[in-house]
Amino acid sequence: MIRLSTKGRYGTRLMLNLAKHYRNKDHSIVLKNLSKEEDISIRYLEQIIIPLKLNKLVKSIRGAGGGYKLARHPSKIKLTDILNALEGPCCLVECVEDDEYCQRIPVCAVHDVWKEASSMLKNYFESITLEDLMKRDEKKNKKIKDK
Amino acid sequence: MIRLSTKGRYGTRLMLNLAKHYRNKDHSIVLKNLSKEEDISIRYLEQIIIPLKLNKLVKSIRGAGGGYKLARHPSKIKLTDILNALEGPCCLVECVEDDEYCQRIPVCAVHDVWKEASSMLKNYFESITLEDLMKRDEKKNKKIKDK
DNA sequence: ACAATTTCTATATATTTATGTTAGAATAAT
DNA sequence: ATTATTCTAACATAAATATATAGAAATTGT
Repeated sequence: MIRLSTKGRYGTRLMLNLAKHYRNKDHSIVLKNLSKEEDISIRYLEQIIIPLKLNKLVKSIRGAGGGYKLARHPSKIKLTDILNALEGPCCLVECVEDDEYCQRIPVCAVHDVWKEASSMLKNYFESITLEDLMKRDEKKNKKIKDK
Repeated sequence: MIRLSTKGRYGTRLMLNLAKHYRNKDHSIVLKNLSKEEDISIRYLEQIIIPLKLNKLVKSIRGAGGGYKLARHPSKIKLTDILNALEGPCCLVECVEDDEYCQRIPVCAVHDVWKEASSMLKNYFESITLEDLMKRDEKKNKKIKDK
């Protein structure tokens, strides 16, 4: 199975949640609450948020009254930014990003196919921002309410 | 990292190799030789070829002078067939194929994005046959020889 | 009939990666 | 000082990856 690890999945939900709280007074939310809202273990979220911070997608405020918030406006954060921070470069196979990974690359036609597929994915994730995700989210949940 | 497992990668190379030998008198090749050609452990290949056989992509001939061969012409085998046999349905996340997997699907905008991305990949792999791979292979290796 | 070759089956094992938990230190607000 | 919160490191478990072992079953050629 071609798989996106839970880091990428949970991390994206985490970021979307931060984006939704971006209108709060100081834009921030406490991880404990985010954990409840998204139903993801707070201990795991703590691990996931580290690379997001290192990649300057998220800012943290320590101590009582602290929390996390997006480092910039949701329209300025792309899905690739998030996935890159959490899972490394978007590639289906190591050999796509690392020319040294496999000696067969120069003769391997299959490699080229993985590369094209990876590139397609990359472009797609590049085209989606957190703002887009928020709009999708609003639309989807409005429909539910209307019923 | 979004990753295709080694089963899918090695399995695809295995199938391309079988395709290349499809012109042999009886279309077949012994796994031991395939293992040498592709530089993949024969023990691992034995494991990988089982699902390919179960999915009727490959035929086996037992005993001395036996071996493996494609079950049908390379133009009739698509990359999705191979990946499906080895990795299950092509989806980036479980929730794309299994509606029961996560309760949040009806409210989760992120799910929709994974679904679209998975669909893109699926269509791409659907469009490529073993015959296409062979052509790519010939082209790529001809270029090398010319140099 | 026998030996050689090869697939088939099942199990074991080592390594790595992914997933998740536990415990507590460090920081800041009240 | 107390409380809330982020931060850090270590640990635990499960799954994926890769290889190895042992032998049974089938087929071919002599």
